Amino acid sequence: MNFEDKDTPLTGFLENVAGVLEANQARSVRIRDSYINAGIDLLNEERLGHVTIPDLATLCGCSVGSFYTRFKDKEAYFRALRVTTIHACNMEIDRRVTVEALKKLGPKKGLEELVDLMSDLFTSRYRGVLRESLLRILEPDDPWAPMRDSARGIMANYHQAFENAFEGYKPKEARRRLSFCFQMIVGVLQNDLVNDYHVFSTKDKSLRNGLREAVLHYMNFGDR
Amino acid sequence: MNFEDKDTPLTGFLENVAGVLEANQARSVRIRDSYINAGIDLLNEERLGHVTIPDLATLCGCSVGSFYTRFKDKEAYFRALRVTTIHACNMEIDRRVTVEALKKLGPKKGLEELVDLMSDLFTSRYRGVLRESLLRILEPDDPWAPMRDSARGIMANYHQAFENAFEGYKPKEARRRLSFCFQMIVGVLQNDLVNDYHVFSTKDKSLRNGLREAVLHYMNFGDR
DNA sequence: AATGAAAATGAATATGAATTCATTTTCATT
DNA sequence: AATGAAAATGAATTCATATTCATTTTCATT
Repeated sequence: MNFEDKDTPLTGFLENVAGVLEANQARSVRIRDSYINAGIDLLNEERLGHVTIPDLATLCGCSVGSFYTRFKDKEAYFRALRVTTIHACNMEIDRRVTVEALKKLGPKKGLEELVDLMSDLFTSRYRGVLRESLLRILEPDDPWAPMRDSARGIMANYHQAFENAFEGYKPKEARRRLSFCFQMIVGVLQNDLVNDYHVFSTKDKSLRNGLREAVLHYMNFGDR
Repeated sequence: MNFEDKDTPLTGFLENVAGVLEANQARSVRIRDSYINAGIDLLNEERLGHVTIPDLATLCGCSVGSFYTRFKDKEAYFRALRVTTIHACNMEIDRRVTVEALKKLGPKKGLEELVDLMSDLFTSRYRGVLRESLLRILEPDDPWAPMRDSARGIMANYHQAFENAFEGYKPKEARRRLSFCFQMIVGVLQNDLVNDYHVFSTKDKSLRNGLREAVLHYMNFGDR
């Protein structure tokens, strides 16, 4: 499955999601995927709470009952949307955040790449699922947790790639700074995810440029 | 009413909140305030959706019906919590963010004060109401809107106070930078509001210090 | 094409919290 | 302390979706 592709079947990971029922026939796989794709797109427009199962079924051209032969309940369905999303994000992360590639880029371009990667994830087709996950972050199963895991992976590679890369390198200090950069990037992007009224927005390139600038300044690449 | 005080009666603004019913007797005012204070405290522990009206009534030592003679519905109740919160925040903002005071502080200390003020608001007794408002930001009445209004007020005063204050002053550029700073502060604090797992947290002073440092670097006060 | 398993159907049901309201109690004014 | 208005009471009701299930249809294998 490609980062933005909705035609590749979602086989190989949806099978293992709790509450996603076995789909043994081609027909049922097709319907299941159509539910998933409809959900991903719908969440770019509205909250999951406003999507009723009858609505969803109608949209996919089938019946309420078919939904419940594919998913144990609405919660399992949302879980499936999240797993699909995190899978796509992780593919993109693994492709772009390798220690090797980052070493080649060097710290300055590497930091820009960090901003770009995170901006790309937050403006992808999965934006709605990310938003819904964020807004449900306090629910018992913490739908944002997998994003944190991915984030830790990204940071680990960055720390490793950029060891010694900064002028007057001090290990602890460099790690601390990089961590704060990341927290800043995520904070600003999460803020943009739920808020349409800011000066700097992912709708144009202003947020991305602002973040690049802020990160570079903070890491002392301000004027270089 | 003081920023952290729960004993001063909430008279003078709750009366005008849509769906908050008239309270003509001392008893009803007391009960109303007790509902409000209970709600503010409860939202530091759990989501509004998990608080049932019977729970709330029991907690306040009265009955479900009394809730409905004070508030038109649960929505009006939440509105009252928000109005109380924004009132307290605005008091604090008005006290600390005057053009005069900021001019006296100068740009560097003024920026630190911005971080401190925002950190204080986000760690106050009203933190839970702010969190609930943020997590419901996409609902029709946008409970976060008043925060944005306050934010605009803060920024207006900062822009005015710091005109010409930066080295090699360029009006547009200075405003842009200051706006980004603010968006960064709010982003990071909102992130902290819903997320317990970050390296830098408002639970200790690490987030505040990190933000100060980032803001000062970005505004070119890094090493001074 | 016969067969049994899998899947789809959608009207009927379950669920759970918000809200109502007939009645009782308290307040404030005389 | 009598009186009417305001407020409190909490069991019963409403309401909106999620979910079920008896029945029908489709699939895949022989």
